[in-house]
Amino acid sequence: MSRSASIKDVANHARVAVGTVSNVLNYPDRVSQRTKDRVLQAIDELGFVRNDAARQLRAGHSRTIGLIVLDVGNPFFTSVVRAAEDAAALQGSAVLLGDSGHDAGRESNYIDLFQEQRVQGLLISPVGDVTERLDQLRERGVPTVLVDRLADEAKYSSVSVDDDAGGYLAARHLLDIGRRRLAFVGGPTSIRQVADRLQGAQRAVAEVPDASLEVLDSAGQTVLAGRGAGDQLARRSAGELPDGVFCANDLLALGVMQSLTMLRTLRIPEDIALIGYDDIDFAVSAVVPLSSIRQPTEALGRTAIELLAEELESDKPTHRAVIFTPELVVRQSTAGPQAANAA
Amino acid sequence: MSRSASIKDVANHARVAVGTVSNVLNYPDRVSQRTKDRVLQAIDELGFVRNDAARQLRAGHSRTIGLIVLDVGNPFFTSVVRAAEDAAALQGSAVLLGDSGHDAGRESNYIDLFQEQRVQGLLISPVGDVTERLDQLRERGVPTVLVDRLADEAKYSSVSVDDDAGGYLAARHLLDIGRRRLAFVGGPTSIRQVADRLQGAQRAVAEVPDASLEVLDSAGQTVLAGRGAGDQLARRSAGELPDGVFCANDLLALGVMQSLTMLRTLRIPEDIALIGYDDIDFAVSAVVPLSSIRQPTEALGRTAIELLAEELESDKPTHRAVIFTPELVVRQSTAGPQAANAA
DNA sequence: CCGATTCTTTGAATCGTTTCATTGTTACGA
DNA sequence: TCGTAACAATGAAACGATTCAAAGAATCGG
Repeated sequence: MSRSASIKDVANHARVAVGTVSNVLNYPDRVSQRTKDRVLQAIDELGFVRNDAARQLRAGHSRTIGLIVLDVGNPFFTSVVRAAEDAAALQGSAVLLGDSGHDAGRESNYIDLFQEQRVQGLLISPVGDVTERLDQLRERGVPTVLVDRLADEAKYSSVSVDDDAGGYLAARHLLDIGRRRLAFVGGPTSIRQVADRLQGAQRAVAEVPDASLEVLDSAGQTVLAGRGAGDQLARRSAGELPDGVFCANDLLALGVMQSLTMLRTLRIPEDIALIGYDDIDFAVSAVVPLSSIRQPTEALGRTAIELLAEELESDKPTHRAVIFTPELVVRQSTAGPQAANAA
Repeated sequence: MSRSASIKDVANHARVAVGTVSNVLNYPDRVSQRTKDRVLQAIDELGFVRNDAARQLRAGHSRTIGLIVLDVGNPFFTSVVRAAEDAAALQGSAVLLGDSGHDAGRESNYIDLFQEQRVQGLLISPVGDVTERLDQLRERGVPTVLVDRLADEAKYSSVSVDDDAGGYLAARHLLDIGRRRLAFVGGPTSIRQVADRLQGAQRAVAEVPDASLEVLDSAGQTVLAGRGAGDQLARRSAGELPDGVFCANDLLALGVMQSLTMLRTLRIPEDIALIGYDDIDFAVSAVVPLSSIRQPTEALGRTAIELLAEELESDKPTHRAVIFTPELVVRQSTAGPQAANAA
């Protein structure tokens, strides 16, 4: 009902000047204990809550950071978001979250909104070509950090994950447990991530003389596409089968697993060792717990905030591109012979 | 670099008064075409962007709505959020999203933040007991709509889904395809959702004379817990087996399915028909596509925004509790005999 | 007890918009 | 040509916090 109390109301109620109330809020040391108590009591009695709009109007900038992701439903981004929020909270900022849903229009709307809100900076996993808008933002003193996308260090800071290294890790692991006839299952190689992971796998295979890598192009990156690839494998004669399969993501791997376990002709990991990518929640609770490559999402989110803080502090345009290396998670689907026996 | 342009800069550049610029922005009809053109050009040349802080300071309230969910990673909430954002955008508001992660502390922080931001209203799926804070907010003219929680209509508006009806739907469906010995698999019945779904199922079973419902209490709501329940079933002799199983959520159902398909002694749906709850993405791509109960998440999000709008418009405290009925999604895991033969 | 020093408190000015009463302009019928 | 109405444009005041120079109070050494 009643309009909320302002700092002036508090000042009147506590019989001090508005400046004193402000000092209690922002520089408690400057105020004597007696007046501080009186002011705090007044704040309590009136239920005063700072008006952030007024504060940031005066300050010229907000205490918020904009974050635009491609899909909040994707566990990868969910985790990045949470880490970013926590890191921002530590330095006293809040995160405004926008979900572009891979739509350039929504993305653009969020950039507009955040600009009107005068965010301190922007973290973005871009959809369309936003370089022009980002340049514009930077000119106006709003730095940007690209997330999950490698950027030209001359222009932006960025945090990303080395997919080539991830592919190498996965293939190397299959080779390490003694597999030699490897297969890669992955969607169109026009997707950068898929291409990089494949490239890394090829690099690992090239290091081992008698190893080979066959590429099974899957239509998409879904469980269904994986099941298709699995069915295709199961139809082959024993001599033509791979003994290690690396899938470009976990959904594909789960599909392959479904297909093989349903048909019952091939065992995982004894006949075919299987590894995915992303380490989604379902990987651990698959029929055969799935080995995978985990991306350091928390580090991504945290580092993105840190890079932004760096840009905000030094007014010199020094950018950094931080590239993280993913991590191998071994589960039963690639258990070596000894582990398989133990289980 | 340069401080961003203000409305005053635009006014100088276009050689008009500040009020005129404001009118161009907010009431274009009040301004003649000639001046409008001049002003718009100036805006363009200076790259002027409205300062939302100043605007809302003057207006006394923001154009944003706070939304606090229990877990953005949960597809249920992800979908609610997206629908709410779209509905809010239609009425010219933006949504500030907070993820409490089932943590009362985080929840409280977000309420503080949103209060400082002077959000128009709040949508919340509460963790702790926040009634006191919400009452406080309401007194200050910030209405609240509870999401996924039935509220006392005397105090709040709310949107929720009828879990009892969902349980009824699921059990009724199993009965409709001729199953009579039903089993319910679900975590501790202290969780309201679980208890309601069970209650609905019992109601359906009571309607059919020769039908029975057995309750298997699972430790949790995970795939693993489901697998445990499945293993337990598979160990029984034929006479003691249910012919229809209803799981309190899809993860449990997928676990049951994994167990049964691995052991190969019982077929789905021929021997045991299986239905879950939530209709998660994985339901459709399970080994046997899983029947499930889908919650109308888009309607939830959209309606929550609409109820909030109602409260904002009429200053009289009229609240409404909208309860949605979930929907049955039939897939192969409960296909009747004819469908099973066809497949 | 005085002057110097440190510690507290004051309150006007400021941020960038919107609002609105007022003034200026144009058009039109008599 | 004048009065009136309709239309355009003006600019000061207000929103609520922070800042900061200046005034006032307290403390201390001599």
